Amino acid sequence: MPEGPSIVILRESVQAFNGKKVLAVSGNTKIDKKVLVNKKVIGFKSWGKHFLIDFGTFYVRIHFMLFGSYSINEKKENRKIRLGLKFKNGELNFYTCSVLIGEQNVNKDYNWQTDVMSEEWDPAYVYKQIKLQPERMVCDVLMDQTIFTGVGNIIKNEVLYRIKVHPESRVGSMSPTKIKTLIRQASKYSFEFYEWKKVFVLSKQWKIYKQKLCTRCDIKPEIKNTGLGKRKSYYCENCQDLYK
DNA sequence: TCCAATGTTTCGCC
DNA sequence: GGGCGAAACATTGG
Repeated sequence: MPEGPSIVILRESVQAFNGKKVLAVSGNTKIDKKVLVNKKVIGFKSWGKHFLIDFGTFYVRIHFMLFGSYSINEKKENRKIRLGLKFKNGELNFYTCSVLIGEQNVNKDYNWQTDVMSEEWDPAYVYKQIKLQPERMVCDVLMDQTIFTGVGNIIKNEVLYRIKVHPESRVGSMSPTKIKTLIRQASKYSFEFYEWKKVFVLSKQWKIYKQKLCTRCDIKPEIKNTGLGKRKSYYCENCQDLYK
C-alpha cells in the first residue's frame, strides 16, 4: 500500500468527506482524539507517502509504514482501528499506521516541489539537489524522500531498469542528460504505477522487480541489498550496465 | 509453516 | 558525535 501513487489513490477515494465535519473519533492512536471532534476537514492532501488531513489551523499526518491499511465506510474484521473518523455520510478508518498531529497549517510544514506526483513538482530543483551529492549511489538517492518524495522500492527498481542504469552507480558519474532522464522517469513511472494500481494490473507490469528473468535479456536478475539504505535491488547485470 | 517485504524512526554500541 | 546495525511496529502473500 505505501508508495506515493497508492496515497494519491487514497486521497481521491475519500473526497466524499472533504468539507465534512468529524462527528466522532475512535482508535488506539496516542494522539489526543478530542481535538478532532466537530472540526471540519478543509482538504485531503498527500506528500509522497504521507497522507494529510487538513483542518486549517492544524492537520493529521498518517504514515502507513510497511503494513498500514485503511477502510472506507466499513470496518475490517479482527483488526484494531488506529484512527477512526466518523462523518455524517460515512466513516474512514486507518490501521497499523503512524498518526501525528501537525500543530500548524499544513502548507507551513510541507513543500511539494520534490513530490513526483504533485502539480508543484519541480524537476530543476530536484536536479540541483542531486548535483550537490555526487558520491551517493543512485539507488539511495531515488529512495531519499527529501529528493524523490513518494518513490518507494518498486518504483526505484523499475525506473532504474527502464533507464538501464545499475543501482550502485554514483550519481556523480551520470551524465546531465541521464540524470534528467532519471528525474523525468521517476515521475512518469509513478503516474503509470497509479493507473495500473487502480485497475489491479500493477504487478503484471513489473519488468524486473520480483521477476524470474530479465524481460529484455531472459537471464536471471541479480537480487542484492544495495547502497547505504541496504534496500533490495532487482537488476540485470547484462543490460543495466550504465555507469557501473 | 516460515519468511520476506511497496517503510521509517529510534535506540544503543563502537 | 557520526555512523552503523538492530529493533520496533505487526500484516500479508508467496
